[in-house]
Amino acid sequence: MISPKYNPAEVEDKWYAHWMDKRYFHSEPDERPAYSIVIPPPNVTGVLHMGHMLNNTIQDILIRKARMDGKNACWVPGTDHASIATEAKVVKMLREKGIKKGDLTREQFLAYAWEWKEKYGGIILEQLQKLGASCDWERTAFTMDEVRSDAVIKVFVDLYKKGKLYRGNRMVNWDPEAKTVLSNEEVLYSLEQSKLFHVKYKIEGSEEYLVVATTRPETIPGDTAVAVHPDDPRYAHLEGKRVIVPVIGRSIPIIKDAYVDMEFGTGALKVTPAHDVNDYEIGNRHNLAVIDVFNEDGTMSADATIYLGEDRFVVRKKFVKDLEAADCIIKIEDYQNNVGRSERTNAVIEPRLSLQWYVDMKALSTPAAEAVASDEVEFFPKNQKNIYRHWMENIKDWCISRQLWWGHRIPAFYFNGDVFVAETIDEAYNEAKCKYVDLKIEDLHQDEDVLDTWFSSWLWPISVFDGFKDRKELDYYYPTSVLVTGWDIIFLWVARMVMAGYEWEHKRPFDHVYFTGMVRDKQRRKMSKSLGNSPDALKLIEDFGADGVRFGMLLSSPAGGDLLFDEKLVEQGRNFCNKIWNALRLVDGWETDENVSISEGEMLAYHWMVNKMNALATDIDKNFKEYRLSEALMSIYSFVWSDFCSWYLEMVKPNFGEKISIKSRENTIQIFSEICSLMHPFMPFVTEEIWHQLKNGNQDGDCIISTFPKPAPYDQVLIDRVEQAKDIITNIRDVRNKNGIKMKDELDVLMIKSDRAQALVNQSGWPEICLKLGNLRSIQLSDDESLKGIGFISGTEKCIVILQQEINMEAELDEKIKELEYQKGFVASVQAKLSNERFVSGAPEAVVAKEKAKLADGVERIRILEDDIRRLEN
RNA sequence: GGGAGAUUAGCUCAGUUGGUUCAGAGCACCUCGUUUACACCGAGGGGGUCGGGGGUUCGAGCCCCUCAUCUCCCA
Repeated sequence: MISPKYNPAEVEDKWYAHWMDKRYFHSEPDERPAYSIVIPPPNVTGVLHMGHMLNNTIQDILIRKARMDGKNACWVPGTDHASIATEAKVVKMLREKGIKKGDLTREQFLAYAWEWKEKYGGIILEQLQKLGASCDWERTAFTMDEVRSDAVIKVFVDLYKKGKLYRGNRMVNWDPEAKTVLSNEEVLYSLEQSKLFHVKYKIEGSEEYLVVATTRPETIPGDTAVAVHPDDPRYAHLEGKRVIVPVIGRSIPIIKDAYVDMEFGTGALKVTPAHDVNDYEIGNRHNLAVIDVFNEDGTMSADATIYLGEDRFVVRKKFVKDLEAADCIIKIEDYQNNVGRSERTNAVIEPRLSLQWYVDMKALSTPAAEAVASDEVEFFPKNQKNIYRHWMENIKDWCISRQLWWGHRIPAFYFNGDVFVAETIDEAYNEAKCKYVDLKIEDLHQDEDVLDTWFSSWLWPISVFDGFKDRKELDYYYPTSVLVTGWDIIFLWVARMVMAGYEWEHKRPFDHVYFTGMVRDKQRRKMSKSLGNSPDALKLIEDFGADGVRFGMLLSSPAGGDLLFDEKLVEQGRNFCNKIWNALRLVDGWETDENVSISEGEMLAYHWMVNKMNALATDIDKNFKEYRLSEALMSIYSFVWSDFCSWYLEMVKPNFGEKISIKSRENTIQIFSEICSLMHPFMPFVTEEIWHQLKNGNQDGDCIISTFPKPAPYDQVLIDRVEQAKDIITNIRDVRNKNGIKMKDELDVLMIKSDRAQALVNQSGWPEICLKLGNLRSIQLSDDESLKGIGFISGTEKCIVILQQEINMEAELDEKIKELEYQKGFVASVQAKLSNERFVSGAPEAVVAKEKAKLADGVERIRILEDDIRRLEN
């Protein structure tokens, strides 16, 4: 006995284990065409969130479809070491244990970090399995495992040797909390409420003073000049003079620089070269000293001369008090400015002068920009192309060193101010010995820093196939077929992978990029831990089933568009599972009788389904090619729920107490099985279960490796005839509803004679379907339009439901008049078109022919309506 | 300051090179219904003139201009 409710928990784990057991997810190069996807590696110690669910559901759909299409499908999973994020977590964990990172050696710290990774590293992958992800788990990679680490080191050395990688002293984005530099892409800017302080700088040897507006008074100890615009008449007389830094008492020059915006504040700018990118450039132009007033953790340095060791934001308040006490504050305004924060720690970024490693991006960007512009790498949706191009055209060098321990240590070795870059210390030593003959290997000192996480992820499509060492797999799987990722990491990751692909493989890393939207809540807010608006992914799977969740995530998620998550959607998915589950119950309960033969109506219903399925497969094929997955799913949904369950099953289901023919049951099971295949990529668990139930244990193979329905020719005429039967039945049901006629009361229906009407009733099985679903005694042709009853028009056919009882003439008349008005307007517009000489001669023949047909149909309907109205009025 | 995108039913969104009876889907809503798969259900229904204005065209939700509003990215 099958339960009336589908219970996902009972089937999901069972089938996942079965698939694993059969190694369906595993791929090895063979003679079939490859279809490969590399997973965007989630943070190794992260947990599954809504973004992952959306992203990985899409990848799983694509990979399962490819597998069913007979391709060698390979989805490579893995995790990212996520340098900053993971190190921050480990530091926090240690702090809770009372251990300070500063008290540990590098080796000790890394031991803790690896331990942490071993403990939590597998969680997110297990969660992906709950979702149904059909990854080749035998290939699971990690950005810091041996193969991937070797690739990183090799690439670093290679770029250095090619002169595309260098070390430079520049202004960087400093994260004082993580105590590391960040790339531009890791800094997020947003408008924040702050204050603008107007501060007096006394002019040396005068009672006069200059007023400078600043949002950052705590950097005043680092001022080395005050700048005004060269054309500013207000300050022309101050040429060559100097001012005194308030409270600090140091004397600094007044300089002229065109960078200054005369409109902003007072038109005078304090110049702090150590703590602002623009000030740094002004400082360079005017040979100004650089006074760094902060330590690496954002506290005041010895050079600040005040508040040594106190935090920059505490000092801001204290120093403003000092300024007020010295009568140096003119006013304090509320002010909104753009504040940069660390993507990972959310700390306010401090611009800082620092010696770091950079990749020369101009050297790498040209082929990468060209590849996307020419659609060699094709973006879905297209509009991301512009954003990509804009970034490529304004590309800045990539700062890749990080002052962290968890990551790939930079393979640069130093001695006496010289740097030797090599894959191993031995190689570096050999190189160094050429210059320093007496050098001992212990004298070489390796760079303390590690590389940006993305410096390993940008190699992912190559490195997961061990492509830097062995070409065997790479030649088969590369370029990968498609990359599925969020648009938020287009620069951090996608663009850089394209560059790496061309740099080392001279080939694109993937044919297509499918950008998913961000998952947001109903109020359009990003899902985030701090807002607490992110549903627990695993709980959702528990409550609604993996298939229900997959359905819900996908249904309202066109490429690139944000997804407003609403539990209603997964509810719909769960209901859908239950619907087909109950279709199974129905079919399962049918008893066959070999003495019963299939009826004409059942045959027609079957042919209708087969043709409709072919039409649907054609449509879905097109939608898949354009990555319109939510549309594909939507059309499957309405086909299954409406056409299959509401119409087909009702057409063939035996009457109460009767049995079904063997043939009709077989037909139904065949269609149902194909529907399972069609749905499988989207909803793998429920379809696998039903697939097997349908075969009553006589399983030949599994749904997961069945053939996905392919586009095939279909008979549109036959489809249209059954669709018209549906239309007539719906009209009859409407007549019943409006006139309070019970479903169980049989009715007689007439169709007014016409060629079309004749063809319909002559279609084998057609009248039978109408009788069964309309609960009619008869449906016949007639010449007599004046018969008593309620008329309606289906297509161009007039039908009459014969009624003995009195009918509501007035309502009937109103409806007809309304309909007539609409038809008249419609015909008028078509006529206007057709009487326009320029339309008839200008438009394609087919369009004109269609317009003519529209006109004829409209005229026919008007004739019927006018007749009806005349009769009703009498 | 520079750039991208959006505005279609109460809500969330489709609408693919301008031409099928094109104004759609899902949800929500209204009426009816406990017929032997399913109330996580069935039958039926109402609802928008496609942000405003202008233009191109035989023909515009779709192309162009303009205004308004909103979102995002970059600096």
